[in-house]
Amino acid sequence: MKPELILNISVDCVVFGYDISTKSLNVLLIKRYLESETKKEVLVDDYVLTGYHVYTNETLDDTATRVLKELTGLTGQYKKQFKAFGDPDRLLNPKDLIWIKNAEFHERTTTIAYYFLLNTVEVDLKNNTSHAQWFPINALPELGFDHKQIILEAYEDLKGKCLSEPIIFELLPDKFTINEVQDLYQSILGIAIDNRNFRRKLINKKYIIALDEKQVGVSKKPAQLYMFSKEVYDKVFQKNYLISI
Amino acid sequence: MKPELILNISVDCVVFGYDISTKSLNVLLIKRYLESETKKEVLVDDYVLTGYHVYTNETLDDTATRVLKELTGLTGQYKKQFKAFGDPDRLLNPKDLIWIKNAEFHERTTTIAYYFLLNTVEVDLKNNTSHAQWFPINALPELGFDHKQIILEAYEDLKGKCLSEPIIFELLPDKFTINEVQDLYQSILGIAIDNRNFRRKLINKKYIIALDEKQVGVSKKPAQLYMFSKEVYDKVFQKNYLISI
DNA sequence: ACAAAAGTGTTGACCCTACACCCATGC
DNA sequence: GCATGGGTGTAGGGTCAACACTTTTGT
Repeated sequence: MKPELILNISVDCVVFGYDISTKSLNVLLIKRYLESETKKEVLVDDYVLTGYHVYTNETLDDTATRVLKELTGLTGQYKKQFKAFGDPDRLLNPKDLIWIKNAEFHERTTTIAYYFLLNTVEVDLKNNTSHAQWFPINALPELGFDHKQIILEAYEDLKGKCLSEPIIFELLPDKFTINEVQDLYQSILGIAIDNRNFRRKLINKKYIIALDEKQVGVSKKPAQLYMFSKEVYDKVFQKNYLISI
Repeated sequence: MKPELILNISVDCVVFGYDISTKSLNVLLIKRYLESETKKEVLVDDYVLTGYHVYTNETLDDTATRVLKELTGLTGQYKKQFKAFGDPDRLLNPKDLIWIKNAEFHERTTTIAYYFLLNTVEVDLKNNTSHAQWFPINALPELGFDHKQIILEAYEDLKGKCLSEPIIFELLPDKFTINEVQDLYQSILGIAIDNRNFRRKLINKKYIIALDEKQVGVSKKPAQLYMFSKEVYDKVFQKNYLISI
C-alpha cells in the first residue's frame, strides 16, 4: 500500500530559534498570502506555523522531523511533542476558510503540535520558497488558524522545561560563554538574574566544561568559552524529589 | 450537519484512582474479551483503557469528559491531556487486529491521551457494563494496543507534576490527614519521606487549612483533618524561577 | 495495660540572595 | 587612556535532611 496523506491529522511545528547577537528568542513563521482572482483584493496576508499532514506510514515524530527538514534542511534538532489541538472550530475563521478552500485540507483537522529548539544561525533563509521569517516571541505578527495559541502554549511549556532540564543548550551554539547562557535564560523567562550567582552556579556543574579557548573577534575582553556535556549530565543526573507546591 | 464519529481519532483516558485504605494508586481498566465463533477458543482476553472516538462537534476535552462520565458517572474531575499516540503500527498486534475487525475502528487511529485524578471511593463499579476494574499501577494486567505505554507515560507525567502543582489533593477526599498526603506521595513517587519534615512543610502552607474536626471511626488515636483551599493557593501562588538543571 | 498510630524540636549542612568593584582587552 | 563587558567574594537567611521519643486514643 502506498503511503497516503491522512487529511484530518497534521503536525504543526513551533520552531524556536535563539539569535545570540540580538539576544532574541524567535519563532520561525511562513507567509500566507492570497489575492482574489481579479488581483484587486488581498484575501489573506498573515503568517502561520510550518506543518503538514501525516502520511499513513509515518509516526507523528517522523512527520515533525520531515516538516522541519523540508523547511530548514536540519535534522537531529531537539524536538518535543507538547500538545494536540483539535477544537472543531480551530480552522473556521473567515480567512482560514478561504485558505483551506485552496489547499487539500480537511475543515476538521486535529493537529499534533511540536516545538523545536535551535539557534537561528543554523538556518539559511536565503533560498527558501515559503518566505519563512523569524519573529521575536514578544512581537509576533498576525497569525492564521489557532497558531497564536499554539505558539503561546509551546512557549509556556518551554519556560517550565528549561528550569528543570538542560534544554537551554539546544538554543545555543556548541561553544558558549556563561553570560550568553544568562542572557538566554533572561530572554526566555523575562526576568533579571544576578550575574555572580548565576555564574557560580553554572561553573560548579560538572557537565559545564571550560574549554581551552576564548572568544575571538569581539572588540572587548574576550570571554571564556564553555561546552555542555550530555554524557556527563546523564552520568551525574539524579532525580530530585523535592516537593515544591 | 449531524455529529459523526471521526473514525481515525480517539481519546483514551488513564483514570488514576487512589485507594486511601490500601494506600494504592490504581488505574481503571476495562475488560476486552472475545471468543471464536465456535466458542472453543478465547481469542482476546485482556484489559484496555477506556476511550472512544471523537465526534465531529466535540473538542478533545469534551470527548475525554464524556468518556469518563460514561464509565464512572463523574464530571468535573481533574483532567490533563498529556500526549498523542499515533504510531502507524500501534494497533497492529494480532489480538488487536482481531478486536478491531469486530468494532468500528480504523487501523490507523491516532489517540489523544488524557489522565484523570480521583479517589476510588467516588466510583461505583457495581453496575457497570464494561467490567471495569481497578489495578494497582505496579501490578497491571496484560494490556491491549499500546495502552501499557500510554499508562506508563501518564504515570511519569503525574510523578513530575505532583512535585510542582497541588494536584495531589485531587486524589484525596476533601478532608484528609497529613499522613494520608504523605502516604500518597510515597505511593506515587515510590520513595520514603520523613514524617516530621513533611508534616512541618505542609502545615506551614497557608492553603492547607486545619479543620475543627478529627477522624471518626478509627480504632486508634484519631488524626487532625485538613482541607486544601484552591482559592488561597491561587492567591498565595507565585511563580518560582529557580533554575535546577 | 497495651497496641497503634499521631504528633513533636533541634541541629548542621547547604544553597540561595544581595550586593560593588577591579580587570583585561580592543580600539 | 578609555570604554566595554568579563570576571570576582562574602555574609546572612532560609530551607532541607537527619534523627527518636512521647502522647493520645480505642480496645
